[in-house]
Amino acid sequence: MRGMENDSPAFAASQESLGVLLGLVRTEIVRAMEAELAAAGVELRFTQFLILKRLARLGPMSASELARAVELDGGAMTRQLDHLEGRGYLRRCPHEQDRRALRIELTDQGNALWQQLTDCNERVLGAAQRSLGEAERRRLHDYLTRVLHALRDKD
Amino acid sequence: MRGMENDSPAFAASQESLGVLLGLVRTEIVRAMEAELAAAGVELRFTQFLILKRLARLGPMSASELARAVELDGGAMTRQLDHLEGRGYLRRCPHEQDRRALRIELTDQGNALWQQLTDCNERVLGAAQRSLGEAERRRLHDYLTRVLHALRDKD
DNA sequence: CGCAGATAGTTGTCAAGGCAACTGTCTCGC
DNA sequence: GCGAGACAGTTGCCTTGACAACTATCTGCG
Repeated sequence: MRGMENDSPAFAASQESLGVLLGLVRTEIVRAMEAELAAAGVELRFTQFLILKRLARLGPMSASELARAVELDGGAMTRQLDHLEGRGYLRRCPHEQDRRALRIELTDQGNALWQQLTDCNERVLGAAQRSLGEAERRRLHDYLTRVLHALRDKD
Repeated sequence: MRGMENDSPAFAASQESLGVLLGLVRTEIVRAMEAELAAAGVELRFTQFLILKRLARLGPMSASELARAVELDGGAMTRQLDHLEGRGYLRRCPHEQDRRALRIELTDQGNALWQQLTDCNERVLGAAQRSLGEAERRRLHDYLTRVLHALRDKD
């Protein structure tokens, strides 16, 4: 049942799409997640959601660690932190060992928010992967990881 | 050192990354492709590359068909067309049946450019998937397609 | 016919993120 | 100790793409 949609470029179709396909899937996940957040009455962009998630899961860290964790530019991170701090979800504390750095930590409000959000997260990812079995999910993750490494360690 | 939050080991790990992972892989592909283009002396963004590709592969079509094909907003498409037309790669012709619409077609220069680009395309996609076997590539594509459908037809 | 609604393309506005410049701090080699 | 270079965070500038408003055209229904 695999050879669907082949006018002529059955081979081209698989090659051609990868970059595009990834974009489509990601866009759709982002959209779904933001819809889910909005439905829960939370006004958050996907990126902001990711930042909170990282903080909630890994605990306080510096802004640049956080930026690397979500693959965001340093400048962009500063602005997101402004925004999230302004809304009371996190705070910038001085780093103990390094006076250049910050220690970003969730406030109580931020932690409370994350309690709500954790469901959204699972619902969306569950919905996205609902047509994949457990083994397939693992394979998908594995393939993507390998592609990523292939692109990064370009020997 | 805290215990790496394995609430549900493999489960959480694979769940958590999907959205992010897709973004990472896509970003890397885009970066690689633009680097490849630049190395070939062609000053093109990924999106512009996609537009030319679609036109080269599928022939002339209207601007909105093109926009749908690359999943781009109509407004953004207008500006990309401005840019590509200004550089002589394509032209806007009046549509024969529909006076609202345009018929976007590659110029000779645009076609010539695509000849160069087709290699870049294959090189990058080949590099990205170099660690995947043929069957795995098909599966990856299949999984992504299924995830996409699961997200779109959310019954 | 004539009007309502959909669609094609354009334009203005906005938010997000990348990049570069800059300051302040750290680190390492001398 | 000190100077060079690396790194943290901030800010300004720019590009991109989404969204909304607008005009022009098409389609379908009475």
